[in-house]
Amino acid sequence: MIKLAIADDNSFLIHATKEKLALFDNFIVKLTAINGNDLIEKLENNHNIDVILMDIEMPHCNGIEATQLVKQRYPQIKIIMLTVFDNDENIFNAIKAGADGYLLKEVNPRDLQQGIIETINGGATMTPSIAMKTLKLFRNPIDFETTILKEEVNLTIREVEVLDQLSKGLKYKTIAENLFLSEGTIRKHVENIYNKLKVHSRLEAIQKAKNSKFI
Amino acid sequence: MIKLAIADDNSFLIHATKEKLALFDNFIVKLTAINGNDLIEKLENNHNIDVILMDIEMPHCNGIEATQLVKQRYPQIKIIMLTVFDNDENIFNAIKAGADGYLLKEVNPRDLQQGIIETINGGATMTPSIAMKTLKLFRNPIDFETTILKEEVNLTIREVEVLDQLSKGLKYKTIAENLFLSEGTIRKHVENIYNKLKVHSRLEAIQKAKNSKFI
DNA sequence: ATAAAAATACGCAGAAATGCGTATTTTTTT
DNA sequence: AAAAAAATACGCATTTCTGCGTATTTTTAT
Repeated sequence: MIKLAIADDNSFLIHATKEKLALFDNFIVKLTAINGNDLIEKLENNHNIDVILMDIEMPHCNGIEATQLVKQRYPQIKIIMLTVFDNDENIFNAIKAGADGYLLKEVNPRDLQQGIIETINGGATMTPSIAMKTLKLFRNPIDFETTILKEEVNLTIREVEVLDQLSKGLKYKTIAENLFLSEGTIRKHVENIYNKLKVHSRLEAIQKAKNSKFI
Repeated sequence: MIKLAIADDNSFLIHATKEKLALFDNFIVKLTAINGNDLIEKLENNHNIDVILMDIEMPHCNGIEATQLVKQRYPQIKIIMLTVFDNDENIFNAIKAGADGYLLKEVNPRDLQQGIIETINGGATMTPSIAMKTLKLFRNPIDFETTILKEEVNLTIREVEVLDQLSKGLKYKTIAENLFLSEGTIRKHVENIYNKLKVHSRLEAIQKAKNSKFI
């Protein structure tokens, strides 16, 4: 039995999706949410979910943001975007956010069922038009660059230097030796870096820095 | 009537593919080739082809090179890679070369038919496992020029699962909650992972795992 | 020249990770 | 059915990291 969640601000469409799923007896919709925040809240009390069918356009935390949050907190949960929008930006952002699939709402029940099963089994599912757009995005690094949002964070030269070494997995003591500084100084730099990036661990800092092309 | 070409150095597999296609009456195999050069030559005299089913491993101009050449000269012709190899490098190169789809040879007749039709209609077709690899490549652009050394390290499914969550920067307690395990078990898994990968920290493990394409 | 920013440095406390040992249960393989 | 591998779980000791406060020196900008 596959445990599902559906997030969609349109209750009519939730119902339509449920009806499609009802044609098969190995699916159970464990929870529904009307926006990203609602979803996150409900997951806190019940994260025993296999797959989330996620709409994109939702008030109060949209599907892209929600996908990022869910994937960050519960990487084991699969997420299939289920939406009417198939523009490049949405596809790109959904993939970047960690979506495991991208289907259009007009999908027929059989393909939806197959997509969910394939996703559970470690594959990905995409409607052909989405697949094509994905391939095109892949081939066009230009679209890539322009879509990446560069945040306004000002790390100093020294901080970038430290961050770079941090990203190599070196410990403070080693970094200190490398840069001819004391370990305490490295600690302070790291603390300042974390504050600027608003993160709380080495890995988060690296991930954020890589997204912003600092390192 | 959809006009097809098949390029494969294994005549037995050409035959097998033809048989799959024979189940449907809207396909006609207009030409077959045993390697890239052969294909290019034959296309010169007969490029009235809708879709080419392209093998990758072929002597005298492989499927990747052939795809590039064909797409250069005949951009209107759709190309679906049809191969037994699904390693990242092949997928990446095929997409870069301009392939419109990527199916494994074990594909069933119906999916092959659907894939061809969807490709004709401007979509793309991929087996779910390929789709997933594509998404991962998308998220993790690595330098593919450098040879990917796949060491003989056997992580279990559970270990990969834990490693995946580790790579998100989650703490043991959270990972334990996500997987419905105790924190102690996570600790043990992490320890085992570190032993197998011969590393001593989270970051080293992630880096090594990414190079070996575990995550 | 003076104010602001950056870089340097330490101490302390608590959180988290790591390494090692042991042991039971479940699953897979032979 | 037996053996091997994988998954589960805890305890203990040690190391490392993170957050906070404080403070001095050096560099940069006004």
